[in-house]
Amino acid sequence: MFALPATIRRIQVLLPLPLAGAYDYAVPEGLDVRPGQYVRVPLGNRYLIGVAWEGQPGDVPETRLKPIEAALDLPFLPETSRRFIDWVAAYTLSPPGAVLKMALSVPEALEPVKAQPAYSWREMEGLKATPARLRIKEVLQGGPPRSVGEIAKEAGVGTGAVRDLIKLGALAEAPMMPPRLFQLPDAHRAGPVLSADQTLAAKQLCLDQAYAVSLLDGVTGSGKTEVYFEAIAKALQRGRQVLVLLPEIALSAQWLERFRARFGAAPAVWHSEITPARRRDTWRAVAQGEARVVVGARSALFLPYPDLGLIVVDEEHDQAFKQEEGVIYHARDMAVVRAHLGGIPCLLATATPSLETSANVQQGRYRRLHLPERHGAAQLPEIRRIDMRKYPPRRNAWLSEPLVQALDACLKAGEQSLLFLNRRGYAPLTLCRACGFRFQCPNCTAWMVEHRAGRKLVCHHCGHSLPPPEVCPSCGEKETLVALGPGVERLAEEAMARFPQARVEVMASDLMESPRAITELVGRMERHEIDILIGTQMVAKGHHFPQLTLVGVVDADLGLEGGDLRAAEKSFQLLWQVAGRAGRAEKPGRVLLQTWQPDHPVMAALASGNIDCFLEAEAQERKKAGMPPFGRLAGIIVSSPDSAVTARAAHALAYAAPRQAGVEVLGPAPAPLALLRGRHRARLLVKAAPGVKMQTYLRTWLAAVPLAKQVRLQVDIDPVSFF
DNA sequence: AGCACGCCGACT
DNA sequence: GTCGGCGTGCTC
Repeated sequence: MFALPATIRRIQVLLPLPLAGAYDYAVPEGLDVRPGQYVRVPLGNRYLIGVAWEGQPGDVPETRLKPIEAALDLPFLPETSRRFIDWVAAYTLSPPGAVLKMALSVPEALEPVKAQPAYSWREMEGLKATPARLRIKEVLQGGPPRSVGEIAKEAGVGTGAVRDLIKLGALAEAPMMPPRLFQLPDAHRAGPVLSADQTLAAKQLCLDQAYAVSLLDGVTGSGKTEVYFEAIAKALQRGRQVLVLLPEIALSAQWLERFRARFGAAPAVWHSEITPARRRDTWRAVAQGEARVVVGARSALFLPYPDLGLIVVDEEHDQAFKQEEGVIYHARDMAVVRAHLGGIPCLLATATPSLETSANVQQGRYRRLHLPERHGAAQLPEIRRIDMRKYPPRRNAWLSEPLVQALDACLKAGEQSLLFLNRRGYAPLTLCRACGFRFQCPNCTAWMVEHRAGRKLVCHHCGHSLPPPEVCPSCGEKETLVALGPGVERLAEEAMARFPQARVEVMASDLMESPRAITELVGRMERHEIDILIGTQMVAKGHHFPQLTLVGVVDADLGLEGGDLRAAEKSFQLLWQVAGRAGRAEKPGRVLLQTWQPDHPVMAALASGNIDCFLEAEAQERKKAGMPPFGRLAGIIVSSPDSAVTARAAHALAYAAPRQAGVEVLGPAPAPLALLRGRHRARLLVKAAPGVKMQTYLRTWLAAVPLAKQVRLQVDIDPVSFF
């Protein structure tokens, strides 16, 4: 007689795969599986680690139900994390498993820790004392038990010598103290002396314990970081974890150094470039609550914090917080959601608030803490427009006379200057004078950008590259190819020709091979080993150069091209940020904007130095047009390898769009990059009035349209970039 | 995401 | 005659 269980217990398991939902699994007898627990389950012919999830199991027939193989001995994925994953999935219209995958981004972290045996020295008679053995003895007697690898490394001997000693019995296995990989920041260490404004802001922030969103804004140099460090100290004193989100590029050595100086220990760092082993350790340390402060790029939001008590989003306005691939989300907005779900405060810091955040302040949802002045002696730089219609540069030159004179004066005064041009490479377009041929990327709707330093033409969208051509591939003529327009490399050429005695260097992401190269360049700049720094937007973020007194913006109009909804906002933010590089210490700074449209609202606002005025004007424009943040947008990118298939699918979608009050479906239009990585793209834009349930609308619509197999849809809720 | 299944081109 | 290309579909 077999005693069959009356009913098979089943539970939902979410797998880190882009499946439509969680799968049902049978819970074997004697196993108690609860939501949040990591489980190993069979899927097809392999095993995967997933997470037991809440929710009613479905009606998959018992015959197809497979049993959970094992429950893992790990801290549970916290409930807040689970709710957050579900929330993000529903909001972004992504499969929940795809969101879970971001939280379990280091599968190795889930494997049991391979405990390496540690050894201590045991005195024994008759042991031949070789030099290697004596060193090993010395090392072990001067410290705690260690693993074979560590002993060998520290003693400077091979592992063979160590293993011999184990075999001989001169090394005894001993309990190893797990090394503490993440030091505890000192929450009680006294911070710097704060100004009255800073003190007031810090005090208010420190009072927050429940959900509350604060905008901490103030010009560059007003000391926002010191203020939020106080809030971090407070959260740490309460024994809770803290997450600081920074745009990847701002995760600089300078920021980390400031943190270390304030708290006496380094925070746990999380971004795309840390090594796999470090990632694994960090993930575990976060899950175990051992890592108290995590500083990271947007993906750090999905780490499994058991007791997160504060989230800081620095450079809140930065577009780098928008994830544009896979699960498309805005880390700043999701940080607010995470804070809400966790019942904890969230702090948004910036010198140039986004329109979204500023609207939330206006509507009373966020609190504004304003730091009105530069801290210490620093003064705000004077920003002036150079009307390029009056001072056109010479042929194949991009520096106007007033800017050249200012650079000259700056050099003579022994001060540093920065030339800002947001365009990498040497020239953005190569053209044949004889036949008009233009080098275009075969995969994208974009020109091939010449990089003279790297000796190639590169597509900035897909990375496709060519060696620099000798002859025109179209007409075969020699020496007819000309470089059109400037990139930073070409600008450097011009600056060096104009100021042969000046030390000129270029800072652009493609020229900086490693974070160390950046640190070194920043160091040279700080030590005044550079007179003129030429840079792309990379220089705009977070660096502090006390000797820098002149900023020249070579093409202030660059960001206004393209008719992007956020062009004005983005331009303003970037240029304001760049302007903030000037005169950060005792010496006052000057900023010169080369512009062909000095009357443009962005240029006027910059020259007046009034952010609120700009935000107000831009808000009015957006309100009138029903655009975010006063209306909602969703982008739908339709793509397939065939342009006709794409067009057909896009039209079919547009045609099938349900009519609903307050919803407008625009398009299809060819996506600005109509061809990207070999796929033809078209886009639809859904514009909805506030209060419309955007996700519900999209789900019903998209589910009802049958599409060809090669067609892919990508939904971008709250699109930021239109490229 | 894997992985198998399936139907069309160049090889031992 | 097979090996293998990647398009398509499924995994509780």
